[in-house]
Amino acid sequence: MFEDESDDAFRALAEPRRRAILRLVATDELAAGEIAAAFDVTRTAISQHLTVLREAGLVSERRAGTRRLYRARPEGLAGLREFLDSMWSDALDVGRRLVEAEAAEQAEHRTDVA
Amino acid sequence: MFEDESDDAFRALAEPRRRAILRLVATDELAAGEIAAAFDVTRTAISQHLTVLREAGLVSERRAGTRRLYRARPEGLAGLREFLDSMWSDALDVGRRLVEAEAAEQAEHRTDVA
DNA sequence: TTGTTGTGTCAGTTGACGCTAACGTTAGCG
DNA sequence: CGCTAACGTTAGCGTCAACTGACACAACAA
Repeated sequence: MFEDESDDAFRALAEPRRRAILRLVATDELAAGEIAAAFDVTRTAISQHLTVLREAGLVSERRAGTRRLYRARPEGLAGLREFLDSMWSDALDVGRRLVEAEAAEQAEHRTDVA
Repeated sequence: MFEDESDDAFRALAEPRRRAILRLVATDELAAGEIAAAFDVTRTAISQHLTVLREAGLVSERRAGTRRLYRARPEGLAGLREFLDSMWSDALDVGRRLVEAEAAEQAEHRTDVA
């Protein structure tokens, strides 16, 4: 369901530096050079990271003269949120089911299962 | 804030097969062999994936005789959810702010900014 | 046009990761 | 004890990914 379309996003977020870049452009639209200045690696590395983020749909690119401005694209995180929320609720449901089963087994005469 | 503690989880989820394993044990507690039987790779590979997932706090391991039963651990996804929700709301706030600014610039005499 | 600024792109290297095959380990049965 | 079943662990291999340095390109000013 949300596997093929968010596969690139998962791989993109696996890199800590890309997550840092993403947080950097979450609130402000920054140029590639401004982003690169915030890290201790080459501008080349940042440019490649930005390409990965863009192809994963996590950032948008806008050209203004010779500069390229980047901004976080929240829609790109939709698939991730679906996966996490699905996992979260499923696992929690199982937890509740187990608690209920345990309570029912240890005391079939009571009804404090909430 | 939630960087060092969820770094392993991000890397673990970057692998599609590990996400498949996680979904497999989200609702049912399965043994390593049962999990391995669901894929076309060696049990060794699955065992290594399970080690990665366990060290990332995404699954719990319970021994029963010679078997080892695994189950998804929803708490392991907490850091991820925090990151995603933070990114999501921040980026959306900026989006609303931009819409408001644009509306205010194009029509300073109206008040339909919601 | 020439020069400068802001960025992307292309080799090439290094380190990490996923996989397999062989071996080691623990639990249970006879 | 010997034997088997169910796993984990190690060594080695192939591949991918992140990084650097050199080069190419577009936009703008003089």
